[in-house]
Amino acid sequence: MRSVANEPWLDDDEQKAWRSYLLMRRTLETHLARHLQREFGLSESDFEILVNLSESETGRMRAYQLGRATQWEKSRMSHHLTRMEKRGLIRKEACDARYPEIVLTEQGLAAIKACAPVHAGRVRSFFVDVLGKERLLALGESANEVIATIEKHQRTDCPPEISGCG
Amino acid sequence: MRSVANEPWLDDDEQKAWRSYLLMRRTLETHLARHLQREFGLSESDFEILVNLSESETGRMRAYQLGRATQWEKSRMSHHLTRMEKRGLIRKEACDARYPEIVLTEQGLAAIKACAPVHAGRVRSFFVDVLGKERLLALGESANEVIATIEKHQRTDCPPEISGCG
DNA sequence: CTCGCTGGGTTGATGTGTCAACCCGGCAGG
DNA sequence: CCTGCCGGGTTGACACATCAACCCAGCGAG
Repeated sequence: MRSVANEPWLDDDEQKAWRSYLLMRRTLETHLARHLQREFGLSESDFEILVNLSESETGRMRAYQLGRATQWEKSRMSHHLTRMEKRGLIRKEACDARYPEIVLTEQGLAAIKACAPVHAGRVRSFFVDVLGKERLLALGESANEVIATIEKHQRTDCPPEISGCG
Repeated sequence: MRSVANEPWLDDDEQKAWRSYLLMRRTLETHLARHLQREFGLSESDFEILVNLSESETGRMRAYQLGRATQWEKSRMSHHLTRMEKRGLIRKEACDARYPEIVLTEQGLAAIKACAPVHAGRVRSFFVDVLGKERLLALGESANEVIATIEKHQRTDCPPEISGCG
């Protein structure tokens, strides 16, 4: 298999750093997700929805607002809200005739209140405090640059249904 | 919902940096995964297996070696290898009586050869080059610390099947 | 008015990840 | 010998994400 492995598409340092990043990504995510699931029966997706709802003044939002906040695809949102409603974490209320509002239930509120501090504590112990303020802020800045680069690319290279690009 | 939102479990800077990280994570992953899928019909999981196999001298490994390399759960590995075999990317060969070896097929080799440079190029454009060498290496170092912290915690706090901890 | 488009939202098929349970060969203790 | 455990691997049920197709209200062009 040397024919493949002999052509390093990233140099050694870069490769190592990239793989460290990937491993951290997975390790951290798995760790956080598992605890959230085990202790509170919530997935990270549940958590994200609940956080957004609980941060709104009224505890109720339209699905597309949640979509903008979370950057999820609309079908993912729809499926997930359906599942969350089945579990009693949220409710869909038909107010505006056609577009239902997503409402945080008592149970959903209780869930987020219970798990949020614990979750944030873990984020702190395993990420924020490990990096320290300086490196954390630098990483946040790097992250914004990466996001901006990708978004710019998507806009210039492949404007989503305007003209040919593949 | 102020009762929840008024208790910032991370301070503003930390919160912002953490959310930037999360967004980068999702944006980058989605971007890379989508292109890999669209252009080569491969998922990131496929890619990871193929890379590992192609980096071995012989193009064949036992499943648990792949498991150690990728850190996947064994059931995930089993399911995924089954699916990859169905698509002709790998083959399971029963050599050691009981434990089958995973073999890279011609088709799997062709796939990884075709997509790896393109994928690496994207990693470079959207991540490596955006950060630059210095910040990249620093991030790699940070990542290793985070990983080490989580692993240490798992060992001390919850030694996987030794004694009670829930 | 009607046609067709747009955009929020739903649905179903499919591929994927996780958990828990299981299969089975090897091996240590009785 | 049997019994029970260990560990690599499989399986089935379920939760989840993505894609493509669809539904339907509003709206602008004809």
